[in-house]
Amino acid sequence: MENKYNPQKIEKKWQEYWEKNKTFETPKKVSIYNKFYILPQLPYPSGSGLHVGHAEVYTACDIFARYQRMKEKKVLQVIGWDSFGLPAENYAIKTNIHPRISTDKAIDNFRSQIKSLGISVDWDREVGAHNSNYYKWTEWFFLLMYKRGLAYRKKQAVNWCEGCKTVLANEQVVEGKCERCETEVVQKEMEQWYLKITDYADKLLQGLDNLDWPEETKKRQKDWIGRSEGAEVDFKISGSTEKITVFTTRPDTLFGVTFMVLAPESKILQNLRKKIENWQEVEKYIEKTKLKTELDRQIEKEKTGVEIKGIKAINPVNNEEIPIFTADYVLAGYGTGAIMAVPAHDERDFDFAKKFDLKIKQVIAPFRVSESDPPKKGKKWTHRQAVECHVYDKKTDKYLFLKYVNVNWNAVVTGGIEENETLEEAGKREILEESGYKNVKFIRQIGASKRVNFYHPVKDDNRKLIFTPLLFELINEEREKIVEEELKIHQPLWLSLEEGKKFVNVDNVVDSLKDLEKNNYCFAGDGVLINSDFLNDLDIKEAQEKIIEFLEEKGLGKRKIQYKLRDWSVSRQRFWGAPIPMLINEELKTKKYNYLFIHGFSSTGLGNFRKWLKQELENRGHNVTTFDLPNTDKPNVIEQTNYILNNFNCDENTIIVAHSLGGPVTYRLLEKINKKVAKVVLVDPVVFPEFVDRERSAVDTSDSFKFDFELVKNKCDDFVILGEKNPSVIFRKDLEYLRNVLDARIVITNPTTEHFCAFEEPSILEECLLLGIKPIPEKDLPVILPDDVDFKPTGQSPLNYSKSFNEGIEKKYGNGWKREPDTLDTFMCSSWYYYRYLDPHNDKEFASSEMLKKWMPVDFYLGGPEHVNGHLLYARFFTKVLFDAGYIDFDEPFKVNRHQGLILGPDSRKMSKRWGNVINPTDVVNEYGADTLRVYEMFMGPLEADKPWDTNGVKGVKRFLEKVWNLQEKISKKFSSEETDKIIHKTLKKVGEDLEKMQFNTAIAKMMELSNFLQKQEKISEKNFELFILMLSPLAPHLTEELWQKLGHKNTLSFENWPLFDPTKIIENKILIAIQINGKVRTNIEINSDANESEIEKKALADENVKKWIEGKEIKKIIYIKDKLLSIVV
RNA sequence: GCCCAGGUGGUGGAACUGGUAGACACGCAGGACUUAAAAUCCUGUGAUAGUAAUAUCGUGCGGGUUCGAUUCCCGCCUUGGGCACCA
Repeated sequence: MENKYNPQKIEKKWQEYWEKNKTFETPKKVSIYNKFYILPQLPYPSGSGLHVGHAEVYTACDIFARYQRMKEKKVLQVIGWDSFGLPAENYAIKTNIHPRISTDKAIDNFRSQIKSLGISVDWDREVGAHNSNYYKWTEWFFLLMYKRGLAYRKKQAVNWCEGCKTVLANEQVVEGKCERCETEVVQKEMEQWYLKITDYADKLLQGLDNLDWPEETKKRQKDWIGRSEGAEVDFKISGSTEKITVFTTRPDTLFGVTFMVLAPESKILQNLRKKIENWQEVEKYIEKTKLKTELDRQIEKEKTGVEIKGIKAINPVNNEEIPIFTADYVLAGYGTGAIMAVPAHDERDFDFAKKFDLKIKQVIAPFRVSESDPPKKGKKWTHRQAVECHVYDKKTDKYLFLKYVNVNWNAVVTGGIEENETLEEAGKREILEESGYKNVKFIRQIGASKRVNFYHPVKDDNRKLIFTPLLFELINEEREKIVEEELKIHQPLWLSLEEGKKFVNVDNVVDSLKDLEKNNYCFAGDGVLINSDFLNDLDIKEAQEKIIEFLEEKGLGKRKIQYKLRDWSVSRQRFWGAPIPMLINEELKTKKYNYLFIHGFSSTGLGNFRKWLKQELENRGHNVTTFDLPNTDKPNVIEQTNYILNNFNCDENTIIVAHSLGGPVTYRLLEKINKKVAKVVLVDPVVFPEFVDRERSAVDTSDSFKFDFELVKNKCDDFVILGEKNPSVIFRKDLEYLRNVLDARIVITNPTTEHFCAFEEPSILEECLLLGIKPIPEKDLPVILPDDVDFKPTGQSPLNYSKSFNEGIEKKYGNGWKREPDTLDTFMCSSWYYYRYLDPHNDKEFASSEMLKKWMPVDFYLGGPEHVNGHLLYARFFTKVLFDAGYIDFDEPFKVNRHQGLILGPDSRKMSKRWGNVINPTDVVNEYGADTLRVYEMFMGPLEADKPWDTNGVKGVKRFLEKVWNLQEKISKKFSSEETDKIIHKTLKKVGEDLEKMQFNTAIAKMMELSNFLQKQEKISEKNFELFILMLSPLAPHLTEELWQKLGHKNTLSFENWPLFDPTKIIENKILIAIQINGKVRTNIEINSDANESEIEKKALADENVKKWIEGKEIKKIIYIKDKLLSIVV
């Protein structure tokens, strides 16, 4: 047959047509109303080629893009390459082929494979992360972070993979192993670059609320950020000025603290070294911990640790002396690396206490004891309410009644055993008095009748009362009804172990009572405070509020929010990545400097933090000069500057530390000196003239307050500005201004008191000591990744050994300066690629503000769920930084985000060479055609679901497309059929709705139904066939373009309007109504669609089948659901 | 251990807001065409009973609410995923 469906031929034809005519070039004229940015996730161009999973992502995005074009949207769709990374480098090590060569080859292969799918992207905008015109901007982003105080270098324990010889981010460690090579990850102390993503923890958390993302994804990010509210509490160390600060989410249990634990890596341990009597033993333990891998620490269930002898901690609330331990169950990286241990209410502390035989002090009672009714539903139990409840005994399947009888003769409580009364009798009597049940049968005593740790809130009476739990059976005939009624009004026993359950299992009650008593278990549920002085009788929430108030008032601690999120380690000791555009000078790091402190308004040379800072710097061998400047209460900038000029010589060894009004003095000073200074640390500096306008009266305004910042800038290469997170005096926008004119780095910190007036502020010391690091000037970007490199991993960065990379650096940037040899994590490249797509050829900016305004944010993003806590978080972080830096006016990059599911092999296992179940999409294209692959992949199931490949399913789809192709023989211009119209328009309606929601599988099913119907028809009108082609075109573009052309159209159908269904054509005049009798469908009746309820009722009741079912019965009720069913209740 | 999402024919999956469960596809069975096979087309296809009309059962299990539950509530089982000594 000549006119046979030949996908290979027509697909090639149309792909060439689209390319030649630039059909999918990005539209230039767009508005925020009609722009539509569709983003398929950035692929890593692996050497093994395209995977069916890639095809799924591109097809889904492409269908959506084509659909949106037909809805008259202006679509931006681009594909690029995440082309830096380890696999290419590992391949290079094995084969000695340069990664650039293998990567470019892999990209060419990928590109042609993607093109063969008929994806409608603008190929002129393709980008590759490994190209210098791309990574120039990756480097630029790093500098942006650095200048905003968000990139820092720090020596600390990092995840090290011996297999890859590199550092890994937390996100790249899976179950203690490297995600790539599955080598066990070890901890290693290394100096690394970090991005301060933790500064954005709160913004990243809050931003989630307004995103149209899968709920689960949002939740996972939330969990990963891990915000927890609590308090920081200071514990003094007896006979020492040192203190241990801990973070706790349960400050309410402070009275139950019986020991403290420090992480082995904790610095406090080193600081206290001299006082520790058993240092050798402690040190041995620390060393032992270092050797353990993450995995070991996780697997080991048994608690280990060492008591630190010679020092004790003092519990701030009751001044009790408690022992201090070091143990590896406390993590150095979370909170302060130290904990207060409450063994009675924390399982880990409990295990530790058991092992080391430590005191366990209960401060929370699981339920309250009292004498009246249980609380009404929705109300909490109070201490006035009796402990008695209905319980359900699973074993005997009986509803029982649990009653606690007070057997403490002397206790000041109601009830209790009266003289000559047995326990049983007392119980019965109390039940009668309190609950009104007359017929109760004693079953047995459950639990010990000894001391139960219940608290009774009689004034100032901390006695423990003795209760005996007794079990009764209600033998009233209406027992169960009573129980049910009770449960309707009252909530079940407030026993946290069984919270939320209607009935309490008797056995659990018994066990919990016994165990609590013997302290064999630790109680971590809800309850009421006991043994806690002024917190007694409060519930947990109330107690938390009260204790935090108390701590803050007494200066013993403060409210604190802690995050699980850690800073992002971005440096890699590998070759195939973007170079870090920084310079390092080892000499400057260890050099001794002359520090000059310049104080602010109404202060003194050693005021505020300066006394402490001087001490710290001198301890490290530096010189510190301080002055009490003249007229500090009405300062005159010129006068103060001259004072300093007369008494101090600034030179290249000088580091100026200026606070507040010391800022302007510093600018004047720098204007006047001839030499450059080493560094200027501006701590919350005043910025003229903005500040003067506000605080005119505070200063002597005879100075002009105009500064030549261009001149000032030239006197130092290393300005840093420290600002407060919540500015109180100097505002952020003032500091931003200063940052710009001085090209300074700005660091926003969170000082303990306002305007950096604390006596100790670690961030200032940190900045004072941070030397020997400077950024490569922006104009020198990109730092080119050299080619003369030996790839062999040595643990040292390969760039160390590149001649061209290190040549001439000292000449260019000064003696002693060297290039940072590490490269950036590839996640940095993929954190901003969606911005580059907007303006890929721009060599002035990462993207022009015009383009950013026009296209962002992304309207639809499709990517794998594996990137939830990596890429998706980083991309949001980058965007928020850009927002704060004023580059963009939105702070979330992806409005809508969805994840595709995994395509499994035909055996329902993950596709892998190991199982031999890999399906190559290109094979499928070659055999069945791209349209078949596209439609099949979408027909398999919902986009988000994991689904197995089925070779026969592919054939079924091919059959469907063939049927559509063959329908052209039935076209008849004059023909018309109302029935066909109806089905076409119904399908149109459904397909439109489904494409909108990306429910491709059901849309395809509906079109299959349509083609099955049309196949049975003699003829089809041309109009109806066109409608069918148009609605199928986003899914099978090649086939439909060909058919469209055969119908005589000259242009591509890509921009045809999406056909709207005609509502008048889908009206049914006869409808089928289901007739239910007692909820079961017995028959269907056909009625006119305009029939009213009584007509239907009449017709239904006349039906033979219905008659049969209702015969001799009384009709109680008839329910009619419009156009659907009629339910008759008899 | 904690958290989340699922569990529907032989299979992948459909089912609007509580309203005829199993659309569509695969597979299977029977038939047509063919010397034959493939391809294609037609018919049937949840289980049980029955020639059939039809009836009963049926959405992981056990209960509940309702005229009516895959859908809502309670309890349990199970699969997959995430986090994991996070104080």
